[in-house]
Amino acid sequence: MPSDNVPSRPRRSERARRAILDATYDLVLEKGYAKLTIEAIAARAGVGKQTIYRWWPSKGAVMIDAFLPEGAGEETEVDLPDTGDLAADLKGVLRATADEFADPAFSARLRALSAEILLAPELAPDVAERVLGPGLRAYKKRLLAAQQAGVIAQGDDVDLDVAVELLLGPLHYRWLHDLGGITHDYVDTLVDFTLAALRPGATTTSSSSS
Amino acid sequence: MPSDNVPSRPRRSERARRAILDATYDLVLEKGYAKLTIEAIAARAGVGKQTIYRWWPSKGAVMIDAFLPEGAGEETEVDLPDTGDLAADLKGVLRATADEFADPAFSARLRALSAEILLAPELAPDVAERVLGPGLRAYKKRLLAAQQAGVIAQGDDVDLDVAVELLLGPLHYRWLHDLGGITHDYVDTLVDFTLAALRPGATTTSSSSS
Amino acid sequence: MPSDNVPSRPRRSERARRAILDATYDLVLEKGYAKLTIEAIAARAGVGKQTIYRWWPSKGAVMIDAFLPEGAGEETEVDLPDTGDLAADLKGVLRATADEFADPAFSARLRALSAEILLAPELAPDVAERVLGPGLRAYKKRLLAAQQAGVIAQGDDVDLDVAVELLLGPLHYRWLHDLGGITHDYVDTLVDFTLAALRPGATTTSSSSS
Amino acid sequence: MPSDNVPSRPRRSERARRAILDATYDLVLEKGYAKLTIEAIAARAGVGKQTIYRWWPSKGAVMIDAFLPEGAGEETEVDLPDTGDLAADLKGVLRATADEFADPAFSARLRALSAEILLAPELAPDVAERVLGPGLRAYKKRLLAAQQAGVIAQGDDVDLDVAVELLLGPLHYRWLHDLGGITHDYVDTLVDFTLAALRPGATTTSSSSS
DNA sequence: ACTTAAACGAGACGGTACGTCGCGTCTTTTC
DNA sequence: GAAAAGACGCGACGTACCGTCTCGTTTAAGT
Repeated sequence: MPSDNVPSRPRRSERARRAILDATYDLVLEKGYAKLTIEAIAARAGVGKQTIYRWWPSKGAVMIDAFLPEGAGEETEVDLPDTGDLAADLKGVLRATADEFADPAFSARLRALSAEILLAPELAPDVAERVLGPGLRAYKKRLLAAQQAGVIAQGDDVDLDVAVELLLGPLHYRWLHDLGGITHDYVDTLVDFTLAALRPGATTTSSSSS
Repeated sequence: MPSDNVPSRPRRSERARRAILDATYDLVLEKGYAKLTIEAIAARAGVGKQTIYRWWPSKGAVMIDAFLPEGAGEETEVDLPDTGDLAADLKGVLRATADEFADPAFSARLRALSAEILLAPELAPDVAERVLGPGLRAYKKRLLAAQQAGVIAQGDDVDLDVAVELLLGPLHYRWLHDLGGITHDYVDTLVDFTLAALRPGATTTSSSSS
Repeated sequence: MPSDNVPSRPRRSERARRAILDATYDLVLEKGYAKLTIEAIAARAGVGKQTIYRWWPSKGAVMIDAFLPEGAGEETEVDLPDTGDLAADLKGVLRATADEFADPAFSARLRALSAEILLAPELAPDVAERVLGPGLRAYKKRLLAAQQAGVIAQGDDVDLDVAVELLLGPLHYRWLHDLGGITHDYVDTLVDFTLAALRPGATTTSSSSS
Repeated sequence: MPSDNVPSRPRRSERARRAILDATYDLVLEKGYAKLTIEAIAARAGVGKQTIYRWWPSKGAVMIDAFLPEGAGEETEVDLPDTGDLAADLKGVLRATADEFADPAFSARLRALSAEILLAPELAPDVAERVLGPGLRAYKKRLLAAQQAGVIAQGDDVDLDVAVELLLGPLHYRWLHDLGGITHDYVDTLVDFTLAALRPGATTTSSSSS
């Protein structure tokens, strides 16, 4: 009779877990990441500090969980619209993103996550995968469809990962360093530039050196 | 014309100032920004804490000063090479930048500055102007020269600020979120994409809405 | 009248009980009372904390039980030797006691019990009765025999309880406050002083007031 | 000119020191030693915890200082009265002591100090010297005077330290273990017994062994 | 050279938060 | 239904730094 085949279930309190994530979410928006403390989270959540330390290794890890939607399993992938008009589709999504940047709640969250990555780089892969991942994959999927439709160039030299970064990188860079407004015009320009760069036959001639 | 005749000149100790900036610089590289404390700076510099608080409003302000080269007056602008081959010039500079990203000291500094901006957004303009500014202006200047040489498109719809962000934004984005390697191939691709986007007549046809 | 016929027998685990008392005993000797914790007892005993709280009201109560010999019912009273030579008998027992004070295990236990009494005075009667009681009664019984043999004074003014305290009080006082060595000479002196005080006709002349 | 001959004075805040000692004193009386915490002391004193840890190694050390009168330099020795009537003098002082034992404040202090010694035996010498010392020396001095007056026995076998313990040991023992009331009668009995033991020629005949 | 006022090093101060330990209660599962 | 296991809310621990505040002690200007 093989008895102890039970891996000692951790019997975690769902109530406490949700209270902690909610408190964290609210506190980041209210006070900002710089003022976020474990003690404040615990107090707001009506929870002992130890309960936080028991389940998360750091403040940043709590925050990442707090910023993810609840049912974020791996099957829940998002899709960009595909009307056949790539430029319009991208501009539609990026304009919505631009609007989000104007939302204090959104930028507070992004600020917090970015700061956390910089202070604790070991969290970067987790953020990249769980937070950015779905979005990046959605963009890439849409570009792939466009590629197959012949709207943008094909070939080994057309790296769609870079193409996605061409759309989002400037946006984040401008936001982070406050280099200019994140307007609809701005994101339209980004889309226009990016699609021009991806136009079939666009990058064929270019000098280089080692 | 003997103007501001300085009635109460602040007899500031140059020795202390340099010791503080050097200590800050060293500590960021050794321990990282997250472990940087005013007390550690003061101790390392052999300086009283008050001397730091007397001359800088915050830890971030000290850090910005610590990371700027000493003779960084406003007249010292840098220039990109101009061999006539825009792609080669850009790739040369960006490959050097890519190499810098591989340097722990460089990335530690960049990490620290970026974190500081996120935690204290009021410092962003200062960093944008004094740290990034010269670089951004140099890129823009080179693109402007290329524009005048007819290598890249002209016109109101060609925003060179955005063009510069197209080169640097993806680079920082990829670095910050650890999305992939910062290789010479990568920056070459960025230059190729960007120049393709900027090629005369590239962005003329594109749908849009709203 | 068949009284307490135990209708709801508390299915108490003897194994757990002994493990708890043993663990407590061992931990006090190893780490000292100051480091004794319920969690440590439970862990060492391989027992849930609740099992301790179920059967004892406090840490001190566990300790008292842990320090009593197992078959310490009320019928087990001890006796001092009675060779007819009171001084020799007392010195014999007290010298053995003095030797015990030199034993780290003994003094650790005494230290723990005394501390417990001071921190939780409600336990004092229990300790006085169950721990000290048998010893005190044995001394008093021996003195009573000596009194009846005419070796020490009789009368209402000869309080044998005080006489016993005269023997043991100084010993504990000296030990607790580390006022001097607990040697055979010392306890001999105590016995000599005490017997001198108790000698028939000793305390008849003495002034007093109020 | 030898400059640095100054031993870098610690610049300690007298205000904080007094506030800490007063708060400790008050808290012991109000809540008892078992509930005394560094945090409560700091809060009551309006002081940072670090200020306590900076100047005292432990809670017990603070307490000892808190319980000593302020001007407790080594020259401030106390004397027992000396009317020529030793028994009356001793009874007078011990009756006052008995009254103190009835005072909740006094017994709370004594309880706290005793507990501290038991939990941290390394403090025992300090307590013995600074707290008990003056009292013990005063008793011994009075007995010495009586000895020289011929009231009590002289000789090498008359250890006045033990004599003092004969007076105080039983008192503390009875108090600690709650063995009986600390009445005037009780202390009178102690004095009578002790003086009977010390009477010239009292301890000459007594058997012994080993 | 002498005076004098600031800046300086040192570090104590009242605080806040850290991450850990143990409390006594509770909940779940096993025997 | 007691027992093991251990999560829970809570309170205190002792430490690290914060930013402010004295302390003497340089130190450089302006007599």
